[in-house]
Amino acid sequence: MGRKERELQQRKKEILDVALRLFSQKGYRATSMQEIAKSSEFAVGTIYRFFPTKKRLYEEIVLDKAKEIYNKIVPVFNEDLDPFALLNRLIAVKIAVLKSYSSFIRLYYTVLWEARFGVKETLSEQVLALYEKYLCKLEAVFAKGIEEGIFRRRSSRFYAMAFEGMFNALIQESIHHDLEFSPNEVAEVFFGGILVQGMGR
Amino acid sequence: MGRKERELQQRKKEILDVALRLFSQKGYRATSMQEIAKSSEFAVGTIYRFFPTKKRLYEEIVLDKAKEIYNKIVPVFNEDLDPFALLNRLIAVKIAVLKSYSSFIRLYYTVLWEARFGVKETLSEQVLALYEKYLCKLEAVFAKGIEEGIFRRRSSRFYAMAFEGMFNALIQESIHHDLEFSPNEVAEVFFGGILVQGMGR
DNA sequence: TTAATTTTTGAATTAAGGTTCATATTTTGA
DNA sequence: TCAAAATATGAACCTTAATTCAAAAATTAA
Repeated sequence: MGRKERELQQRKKEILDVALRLFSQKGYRATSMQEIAKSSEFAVGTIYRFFPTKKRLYEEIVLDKAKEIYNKIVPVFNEDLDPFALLNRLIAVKIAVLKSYSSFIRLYYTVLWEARFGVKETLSEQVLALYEKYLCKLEAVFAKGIEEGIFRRRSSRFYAMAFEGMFNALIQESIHHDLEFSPNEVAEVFFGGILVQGMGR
Repeated sequence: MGRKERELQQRKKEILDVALRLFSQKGYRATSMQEIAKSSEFAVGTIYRFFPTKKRLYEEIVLDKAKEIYNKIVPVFNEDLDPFALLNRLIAVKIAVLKSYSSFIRLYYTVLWEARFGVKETLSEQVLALYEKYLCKLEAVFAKGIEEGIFRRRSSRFYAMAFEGMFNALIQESIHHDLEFSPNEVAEVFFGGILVQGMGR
């Protein structure tokens, strides 16, 4: 890859960086191509040399970052741990990783939300595909835990969704509304529930 | 309220019904005023006699329904039950109510999501206000439970968000992807965790 | 009945912003 | 040095859809 090519990639990266910042701050629709052009100090036409449409630019950004996040999280599934320890580790890693991407989180969850529950015309098939793969692995962990008699027998899908729902709500609250909590707290509540032993029921 | 007034209200209601259906099916942006006009068999101009802008029409729809939902759920907080029983009841009522609004759910959660985590330019302050009021009551229940020694001592806000996150993820999954579960399952997992007694830790 | 008033209509206006492309600038290679 | 070739520019174009408003239709009331 010669200097020419490197310079091209550098330019592309500059555009991606600026666009990521703007999309994160104001969302997809509220960010115009002219704005991205102005902020990145290129002309609109130049941006269109790198990305055929605004939608593609957005998808490339989101997919890039989503892959980064995915690649930092999924290795946990390959660690040689029993389901209980593995989930503990997953919680810790997810918190660390997602907090390090805090400015991108809003965008990320928006895309996932839209893809999973929103309109058909989804903005990123591929991000969804990545997430579904993650969900699948997560489900498998629960299934294994149930098989091994560690977790109560119940639909592993149910567990996976409950886990994700709880975790994501907490992470978002921590990023956007300064809720403080430790990985341990999430694990304790999810594994052991909220009841003091012997109460309730 | 004379016949005239009644007819006017009837017309307004017809527009609201059609718009709700379209917004629910396709989302806010993908639904055009001309489409609402056509489906409701009025002219665009007529719709503008009742609603000053598209945004207001949307807000009125969402707020109306959100109030309906809120009014069916919050009475649970006034029932004379201990925190544990009250949350059990809340789960059952929420499932029943939200399932009965299933076609509106996507819209509802989208608005809540956007209001709580999305861009500043929120589509409905008032829906958010309603939800914050609900959250506040929910937090109070957890606080009481902690005080009474039923729930483990921990931030009641943390519990409230964990509860909402888990519950909402499950409800949405059940509506959009046919996950089956009973109120009991939600309660058991949230109260007692997922571990078989004596395992893990 | 009929003129004034109210209401409805939908084609035209307007606004926003994504995309294009003729022109200007820069780079390349002889 | 200079003329192709490649690249960058941004004003103009185009599409989409919200909003307006002059004309038509319906209603009211004298």
